[in-house]
Amino acid sequence: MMTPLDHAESWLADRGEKLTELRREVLSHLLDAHGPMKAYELLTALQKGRPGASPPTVYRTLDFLVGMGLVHRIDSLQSFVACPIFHAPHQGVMLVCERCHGVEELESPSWMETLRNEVAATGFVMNQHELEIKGLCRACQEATA
Amino acid sequence: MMTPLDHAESWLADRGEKLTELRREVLSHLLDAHGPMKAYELLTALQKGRPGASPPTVYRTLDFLVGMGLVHRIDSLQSFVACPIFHAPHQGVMLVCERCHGVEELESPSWMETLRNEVAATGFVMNQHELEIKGLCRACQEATA
DNA sequence: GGAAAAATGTAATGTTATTACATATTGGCC
DNA sequence: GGCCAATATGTAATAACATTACATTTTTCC
Ligand SMILES: [Zn+2]
Ligand SMILES: [Zn+2]
Ligand SMILES: [Zn+2]
Ligand SMILES: [Zn+2]
Repeated sequence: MMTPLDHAESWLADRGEKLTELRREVLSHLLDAHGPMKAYELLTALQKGRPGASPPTVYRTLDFLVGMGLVHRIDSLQSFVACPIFHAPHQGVMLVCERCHGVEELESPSWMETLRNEVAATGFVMNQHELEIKGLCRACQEATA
Repeated sequence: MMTPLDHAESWLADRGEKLTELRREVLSHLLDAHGPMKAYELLTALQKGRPGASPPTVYRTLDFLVGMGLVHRIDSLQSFVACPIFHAPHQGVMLVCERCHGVEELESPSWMETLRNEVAATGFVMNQHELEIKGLCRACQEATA
């Protein structure tokens, strides 16, 4: 049975990188959260079993995981979320709920290419990744209605 | 001759609000900047003529101006930018250059409604405002090429 | 086993933002 | 004008988010 951590490990191995114990712990916390976590929440969690953990511990590890595509940073929440589809090439379109702060990631939406072209018509070249769309998730619409 | 500040004043008057001296100063700095400014840059600027200015001074004023639609917050830059088209109803689509940190605001792009519908198909309701698209502005493409 | 590179530990500091409460200013009412 | 209530601003402290610089440990490779 391949767990998400196993997948991450082989994904990194393919790229000549290692899933060290520290990285495994951070990624594991993010996967367990099923949603975005703040850097200092992760720090607190790490400190349970690793007394010396400090801000650089967590930020360095997050930088690595983000760089490898295993984690995304959500600017509008100043938070980090495990990528559920890191193995597939994708665009990183994040639907960020303004009420519950949940994040849903869309794989490669068909409209993405159109959007890129429309924006390109203004002379601006979109980054491949990291489009955040704010709004209300389905659950929160019902709760609000 | 109606300056942008005059327009802002009457825009606020229409809504029963006032452009106080403090608000005028903050908005004026943002307009002069022709681009995003950090809260603490604004604070430093304010302190030139207002020795007691402190973080709440600037954050409160920014909250007000953002709430009135005269200023937008750019999450990805942790910065604030004067809205060049506040008088018109618009969608607040921001093209944020990752190299020079310039921001260009698109009025109401024709593709916005399509995007909203496509996203709605997933069950998510987009906010009317505040879509940030990261990439490279035209000038920076040429500089990079 | 020893040198170089990668990863982590540690201390200090920088940057962004909020809370809580005090004071001042404005506008309506008598 | 005098008073009250509401709005706006001042002030002090602190919280929350993130980076720099350097030391130490661990891994890799010869
Ligand atoms: Zn992803
Ligand atoms: Zn929600
Ligand atoms: Zn605008
Ligand atoms: Zn640029």
